[in-house]
Amino acid sequence: MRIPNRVLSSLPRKDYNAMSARLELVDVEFGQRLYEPGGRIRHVYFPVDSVVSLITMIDPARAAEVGLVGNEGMIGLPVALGSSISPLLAVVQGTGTALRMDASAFRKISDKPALQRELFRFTHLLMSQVAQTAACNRFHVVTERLARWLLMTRDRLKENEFRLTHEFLSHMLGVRRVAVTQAASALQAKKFISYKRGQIVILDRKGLEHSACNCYGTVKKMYAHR
Amino acid sequence: MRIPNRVLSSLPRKDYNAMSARLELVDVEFGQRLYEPGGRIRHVYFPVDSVVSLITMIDPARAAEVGLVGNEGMIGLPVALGSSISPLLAVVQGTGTALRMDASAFRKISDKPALQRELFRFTHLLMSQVAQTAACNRFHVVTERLARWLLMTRDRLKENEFRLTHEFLSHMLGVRRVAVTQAASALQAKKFISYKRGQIVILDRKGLEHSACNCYGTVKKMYAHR
DNA sequence: TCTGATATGTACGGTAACCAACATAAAGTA
DNA sequence: TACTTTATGTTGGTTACCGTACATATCAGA
Repeated sequence: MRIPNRVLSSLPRKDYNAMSARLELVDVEFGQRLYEPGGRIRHVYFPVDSVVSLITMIDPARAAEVGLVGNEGMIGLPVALGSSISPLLAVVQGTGTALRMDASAFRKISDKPALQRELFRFTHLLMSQVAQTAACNRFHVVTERLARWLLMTRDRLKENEFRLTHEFLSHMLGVRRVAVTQAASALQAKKFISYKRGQIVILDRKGLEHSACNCYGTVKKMYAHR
Repeated sequence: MRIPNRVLSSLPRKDYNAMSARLELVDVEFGQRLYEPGGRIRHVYFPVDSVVSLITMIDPARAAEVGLVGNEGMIGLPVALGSSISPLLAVVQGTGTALRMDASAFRKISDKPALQRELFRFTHLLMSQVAQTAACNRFHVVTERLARWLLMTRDRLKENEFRLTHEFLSHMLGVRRVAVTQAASALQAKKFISYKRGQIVILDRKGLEHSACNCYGTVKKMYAHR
């Protein structure tokens, strides 16, 4: 059987086998909140074909996504780093499945050298992604950031079509819903995407890449260097 | 002898003693670049009374600080995470001293459990700080962010007075020099700070805290929970 | 088929920060 | 002392995004 998560599949077979008894394949659904900000982490997740957003909630009304994780990574890094509290909100962005493990069980086995190596490699990548996002939020306009977001999501979902509303996107990008509508309609006018009522289709990947800020390429290159 | 860095001082005495032969106390100066973005990490640093900024350079002309590290942490985390390339620019922000260690020597001893525990605790804190900054850049105005920056620097330098120009600050905050002048002059009008030609004095800490966004308090609380 | 809920479209005034250019002031140097 | 460099102050026009409000379109269920 192919192991459907890149952190797990990088482990020596025997290390994976030692874990597999505690791994449970679960369905996760769009909008599901895996962790609340400041809340306890009960399970760690290795996405298979799901995608999860990591979000900083700055106050009850305002939020911005700072990281996006698919089957290249893991959700629940704080546990590997010795904390069982998540500073971030973790929300399922793409419905699918994930391998889940009890946090305390994970803590016990997380000092295996091979697993550690993979986790820390991913920690470094995620940190880089978050740092890039911090600067991106500072310098780039909504259209560029929207294009980047769609591309990053596409890369992780591996599909050109996905369900989500402008309202939802506005919380990811940390702007008003109206700003998303305007940016999306500009991209649609150029025929790079099309959308209607909660469904978005990527029509022209290259066109989108030109619309996105180079944060997209920068982060993608970091993830490719493995 | 008191060990003047909190990561090192948290180690069992024998672990610290094993490291100390390879640790070298060095002076670092304002403006000194410890790592270039994309460059090799030759040494890791444990600040003693110096302060270092971690900066994302988005293009040659534009940069924004994403993290600030004093004697509570370490510079060169990627090495602990298995990479010897820094994605970020690391610039000395407050002149002082640091304990320095050769990166390859550090890599060899960095799997000691107690050291790992401390490093990962700090990794988690730094990640949280960067994530908070990402949202802060999105939502808060320059005056709030300037106040936050001054407070964070003060906490790490442990002094109410420090040398830096509006020009320098503009690169930290990722805004134009003019925007810094305006924000600083607003804070000066309220008598929270005073400044002249590259010298800034904090006059009223409480006043500054009220001017800062609550990102200051949020991050500070995370660092206090240890 | 009607009704309410949800999703998207559009419009208006307000504002923080942008870009560019120039003015003044303080420090360093010949 | 005069001259240059560096730091800060100020101004005018521009823009992206904000807050608010309301209009239209699509879907889901009674």
